[in-house]
Amino acid sequence: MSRSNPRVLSTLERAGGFASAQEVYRLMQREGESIGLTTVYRSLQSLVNDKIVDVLRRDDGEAIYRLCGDAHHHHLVCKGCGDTVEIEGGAIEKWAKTMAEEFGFREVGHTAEIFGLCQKC
Amino acid sequence: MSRSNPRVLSTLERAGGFASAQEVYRLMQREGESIGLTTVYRSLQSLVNDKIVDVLRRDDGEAIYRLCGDAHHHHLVCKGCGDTVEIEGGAIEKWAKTMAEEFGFREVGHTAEIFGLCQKC
DNA sequence: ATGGAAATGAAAATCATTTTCATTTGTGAT
DNA sequence: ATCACAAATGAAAATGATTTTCATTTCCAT
Repeated sequence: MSRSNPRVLSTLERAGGFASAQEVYRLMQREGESIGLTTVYRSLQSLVNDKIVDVLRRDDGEAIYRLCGDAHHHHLVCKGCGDTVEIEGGAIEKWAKTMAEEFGFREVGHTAEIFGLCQKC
Repeated sequence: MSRSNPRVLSTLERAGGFASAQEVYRLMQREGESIGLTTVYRSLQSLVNDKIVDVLRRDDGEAIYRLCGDAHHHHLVCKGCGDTVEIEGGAIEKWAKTMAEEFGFREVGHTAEIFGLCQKC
């Protein structure tokens, strides 16, 4: 086990609450912080487990970490610029619950994401 | 430049219109087809360019290719045994479309998956 | 101080994907 | 049929993010 290094979270915040592990690492280096890439990965991982940040994927497959607000939400992601909008998923919650019940599933969770090109792109 | 090897498309279809490059490759191998991994990647790439398939990302970052225009479905996956049920997502389609329009997004796609424990587990 | 648990990071391992490059195949002109 | 050249192929190497290993260091509680 390992707890998150607080400097990692603070750097992610400073990055606009949105960055890849490599970016967080480079940022910390540039700012003269002494930290290893491994620790950055581990810290982000741990923040994800604690649901303090969540993780998406760029088009190129790189994982990007972002501070999440409190409520359960979904994302509308631009394939072009990566811009992300947090959206409500009331319809999804109901759908997931209905489907799960229909097939007798318990302890149900779900993922849902919408992607496309935003106005600018 | 290179055109898509038709056997790749045919295999992707046979896979349910939904698979990663590695999976397509393994499938073709298992079926005794002689093809290189490189060609599989190139063919899928080319199919994406021609907008015959589109590409999403799994949670683990692996790219998955799927025939577009395919009446696509979603999955209900058991966390215990991995059993998967294909389900309809009518409600999702509408939700995705509505949300995307609201924020002015174009060329919209989406992913959605439900997971939980099935009756047996 | 002392021992053990947790944290750290350098280096190696992993894995999907891309690039390189030499070879093979297909095609059209002669 | 033969020649010439473009396109396709695939083995192997390169790339790049992420994970694992493991030896070392830091923290605490006693």
